[in-house]
Amino acid sequence: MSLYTISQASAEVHLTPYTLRYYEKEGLLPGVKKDSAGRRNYHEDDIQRIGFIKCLKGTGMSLKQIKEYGSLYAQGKKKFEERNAMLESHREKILLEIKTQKKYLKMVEAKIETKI
Amino acid sequence: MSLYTISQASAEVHLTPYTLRYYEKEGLLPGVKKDSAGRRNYHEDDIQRIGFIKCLKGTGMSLKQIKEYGSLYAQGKKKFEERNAMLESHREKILLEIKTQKKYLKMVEAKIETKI
DNA sequence: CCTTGACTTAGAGTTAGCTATAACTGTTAG
DNA sequence: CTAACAGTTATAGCTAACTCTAAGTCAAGG
Repeated sequence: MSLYTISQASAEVHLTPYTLRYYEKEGLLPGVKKDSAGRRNYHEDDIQRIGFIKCLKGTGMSLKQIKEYGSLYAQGKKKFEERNAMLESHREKILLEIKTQKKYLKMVEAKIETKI
Repeated sequence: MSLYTISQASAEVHLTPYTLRYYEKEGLLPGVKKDSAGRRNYHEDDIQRIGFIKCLKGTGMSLKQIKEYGSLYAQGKKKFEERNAMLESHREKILLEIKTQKKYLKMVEAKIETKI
């Protein structure tokens, strides 16, 4: 499928139509096309973009920062360094988060073990 | 140190005094003792409890659920099964979360790799 | 032609989790 | 004695991220 209505896109990316409109309004998804009746037509690359937004959000990046990243992305290679630095530092954050999650996992497992 | 004022406890667990009072008000920390002037005296085991609250919260459990867990805990061994079931299912959630984080990490790294 | 249904917008409302304010109290140093 | 300080309560305010409502538009089926 190359074009998605908002409800199809919604089903595809597991976000409600409300959320999709909200993301667009907040500037996270600029350039979504509309048909002659004003209805959104999500293209394959919009779906991809939403997928990456979910990735960044799911790893704790705020919508504000995601918007910032998107804006750097839209400015092409002249902002490549800045944008990549963002990703690099986000990568560190994810690594730290995984470490923390593993520590917490051990704490929960210890609590289960003790049976007290 | 066996007794902590709110600001000492705050420094110890890295939560603001506001947050500590808020947690208590929300029923996450029942039974914190107070001195003759009405000031909180955090004991070593309060610090431990807060540590575990941070663990649960840091792995995505809501304050409401944490409170529920605490209430089961307070009811002793008659609620052992129920409480342990909560931890077991939370353990699964953490495992899944770590898996998701690793997937997202790869996505971010792939984006860094492509240099586009 | 008319209804149904999926969409549109602007803007209001909701929830979680704090965070701050105001007014006050008790302890301690000078 | 008094001023500063660290605490107290009740309650209001804030932010992020949705989530919903109201009122309207458009295309398709009967």
